[in-house]
Amino acid sequence: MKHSQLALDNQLCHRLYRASNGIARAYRHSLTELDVTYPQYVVMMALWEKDHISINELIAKTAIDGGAMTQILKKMSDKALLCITKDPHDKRKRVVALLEKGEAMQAQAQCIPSQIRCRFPSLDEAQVLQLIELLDLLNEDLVVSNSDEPERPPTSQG
Amino acid sequence: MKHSQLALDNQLCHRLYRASNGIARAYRHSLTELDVTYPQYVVMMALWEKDHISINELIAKTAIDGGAMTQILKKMSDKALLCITKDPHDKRKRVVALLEKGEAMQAQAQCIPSQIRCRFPSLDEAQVLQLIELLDLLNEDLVVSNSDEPERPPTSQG
DNA sequence: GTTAATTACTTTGCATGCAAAATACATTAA
DNA sequence: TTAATGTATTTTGCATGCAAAGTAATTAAC
Repeated sequence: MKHSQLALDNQLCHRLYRASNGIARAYRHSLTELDVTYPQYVVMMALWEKDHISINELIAKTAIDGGAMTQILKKMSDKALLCITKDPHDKRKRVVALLEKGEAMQAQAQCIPSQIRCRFPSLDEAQVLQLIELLDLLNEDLVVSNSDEPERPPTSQG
Repeated sequence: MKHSQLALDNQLCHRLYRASNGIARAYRHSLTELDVTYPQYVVMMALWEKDHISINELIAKTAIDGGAMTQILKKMSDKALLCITKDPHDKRKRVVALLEKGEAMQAQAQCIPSQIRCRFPSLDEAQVLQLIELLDLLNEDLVVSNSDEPERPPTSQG
């Protein structure tokens, strides 16, 4: 009763935490067969959409942390899924490009989205779309508020 | 066009990934002031709701991994937020209990939910409730499907 | 054209999330 | 009682997520 605002059951954050971990867990089986982790799979999806992009672009597209991205790409490079080359026009930049094995994987990944979709039969298509819409609104707001004013003095209220 | 099912923009998973990380990031400022991390805060919320529970109960309530929980509790214990004692009735179990400092923190945490809520003004209350409802449906399904049949032979389709 | 900023990455250190193996205690079956 | 099981927790090893510091190359300023 007291402080019900702090009850776990009232937290949107905790549902997102569960859902995100739960979905990643749901992917794990399928992804293990492809010998990639979930973030690595995200990188693959990004590259299947647009190949030969800079690491910066990849970070923007995937929302994966830059520090993590370096290591993720190194591992994927070791697995011969992609290669990383210097941009001749701007030596700070590095260009990521799929290799044969990485391109071939797209065919094997075709079935994954539907496999995952089967994991939550309680939601019909309309509800999935609605969920996506709401998450888009949320993410839009979060991107803005997390980039703004990293340190703001408290309001007079404290 | 080709393989649009694999486009990042069509993935529910990636939105959840962004949202979960984004929300955790949104909490970080407030939580740093309390000197706790996000999962540690989740443990606090769980204990504020029900104190003196076993680690097992805490894991069930928070959905935090058991391996991680051990270390999280150790750190929280070091910070004198809680203490861990053996259950005299069943020596396998350990009971987690808040200490003064942990109880006192609840008062300081009162303002956090509303602070976070301000981070996504694009969603009205009805939409937040709807989002929660949909996530509950999703999580319900994921819990079931992730616990079921860890290794299932592929359908004839492959 | 040399210096100060800025940009693109990489590295480092800390805190999980997770699977799998190891421990310790409890319960059951024989 | 003993052996076989089951349960609660910890440990270990690998892969991020994240903040902050460090590097290298580009651009802006003077």
